[in-house]
Amino acid sequence: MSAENVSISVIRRLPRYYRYLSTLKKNGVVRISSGELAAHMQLTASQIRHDLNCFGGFGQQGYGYNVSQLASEIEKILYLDNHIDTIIIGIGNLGRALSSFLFDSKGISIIGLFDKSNCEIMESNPSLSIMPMTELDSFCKEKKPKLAILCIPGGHAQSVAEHLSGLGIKGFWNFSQTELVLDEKTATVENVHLIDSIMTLSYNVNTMIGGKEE
Amino acid sequence: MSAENVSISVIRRLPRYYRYLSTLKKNGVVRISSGELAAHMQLTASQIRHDLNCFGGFGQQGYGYNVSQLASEIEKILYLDNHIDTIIIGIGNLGRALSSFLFDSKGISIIGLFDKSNCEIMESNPSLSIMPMTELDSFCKEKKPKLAILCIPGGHAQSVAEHLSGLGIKGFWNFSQTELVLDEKTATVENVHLIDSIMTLSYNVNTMIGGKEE
DNA sequence: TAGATTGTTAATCGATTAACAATC
DNA sequence: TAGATTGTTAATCGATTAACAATC
Repeated sequence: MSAENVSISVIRRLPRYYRYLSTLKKNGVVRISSGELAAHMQLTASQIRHDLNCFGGFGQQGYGYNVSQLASEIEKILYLDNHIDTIIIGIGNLGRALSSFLFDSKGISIIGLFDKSNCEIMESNPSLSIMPMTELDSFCKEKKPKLAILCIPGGHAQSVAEHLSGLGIKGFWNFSQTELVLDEKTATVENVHLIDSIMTLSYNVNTMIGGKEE
Repeated sequence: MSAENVSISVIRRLPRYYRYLSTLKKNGVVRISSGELAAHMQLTASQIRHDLNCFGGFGQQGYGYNVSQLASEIEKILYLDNHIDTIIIGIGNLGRALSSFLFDSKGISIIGLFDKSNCEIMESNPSLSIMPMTELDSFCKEKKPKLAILCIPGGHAQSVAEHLSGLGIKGFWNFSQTELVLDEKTATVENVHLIDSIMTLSYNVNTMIGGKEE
């Protein structure tokens, strides 16, 4: 089912297809052609067909795609029917935000929250208390989480990540302001460098305002 | 100074160069060659030289680049010496996190926080109170912010963005879970689709764990 | 001067788009 | 059957990398 050698560019578009198909499904749309999808999503029909055909022929000539069938195929490709046990390290505002954001998210189960400072109860998710970092090792050995969300300052991130990697964590969602260097055979890193993102936006806006518009 | 027609791929790498150069500067490194930079940043020397030469020849043959000079050139390119007045719409955990994250950030000045619910004082940034959405229009007319950070649910985002665009906002940092459709001649959108990001990571980890590793 | 390293052009690689035969 | 639309290959486009002459 999950084809080898599919390029990361294609994978990154799948969640967006999934999001849009979910909306269509909610609105009662039963079938859609690649052309219609493309128009709505501001892509080309060609790209959509090409992307989907990396995983299989989900459409039907002359008809198009069945919305809910296609959605569920993408769900399977992205393993959204699985639950990947996940911990969050660093429970400041951002950690809290991500915790509630992911609370009922498909494919992800938050099973532990860790922070340097004392334990408190999360209001948004009262079933999870915040544990001190000293409990990290025993927790990981018992519960074997596979994914860690790093919401800690850049200075600590590398050493924490290496330590977690040793405890069996296979994927890092990295919000710390540093580049993690880990052996890519044992761990995958997805960086969310917010500062890079807003700097890019700021560049575009400044260029637009100050720049020589046509 | 800011060259036309520089591809977005190049622009997106500039903040990363800037981050890394800032670290070098802090560590007292005076000069660096494209080769050394490449090794540290896991890029090719060729790409770094190619990227930088979109904006000018900042290096010197036989020597390399002066770290602090190069940093300040990139600072100028990214307009980090400007301040772009910015408001945040939606002050939940995420809005709070971004507010404190950007508090002393170069190039961005947070000048207003807005939320549907009653006003409170931000602990992390006591000089800014949270204003109700009803004050949005008069605030924008008076202060003319140019950038808005959207931390509101997907359902409202499109209409809020259109409204803000009418009030003179030129750039949107979009954390709402929807695709904003705006006239690209009047506004730039930078999406941070967290759900897409974690789904991509989850795909990679699941493939790694369950998949046929070599 | 000799050595190092840039700036820049040309070659390669990969991703997107176009085209169209297959087929529902 | 005729019309529509996919699946898939080939063409194009853009981004990355390699190569090397220029030059500090």
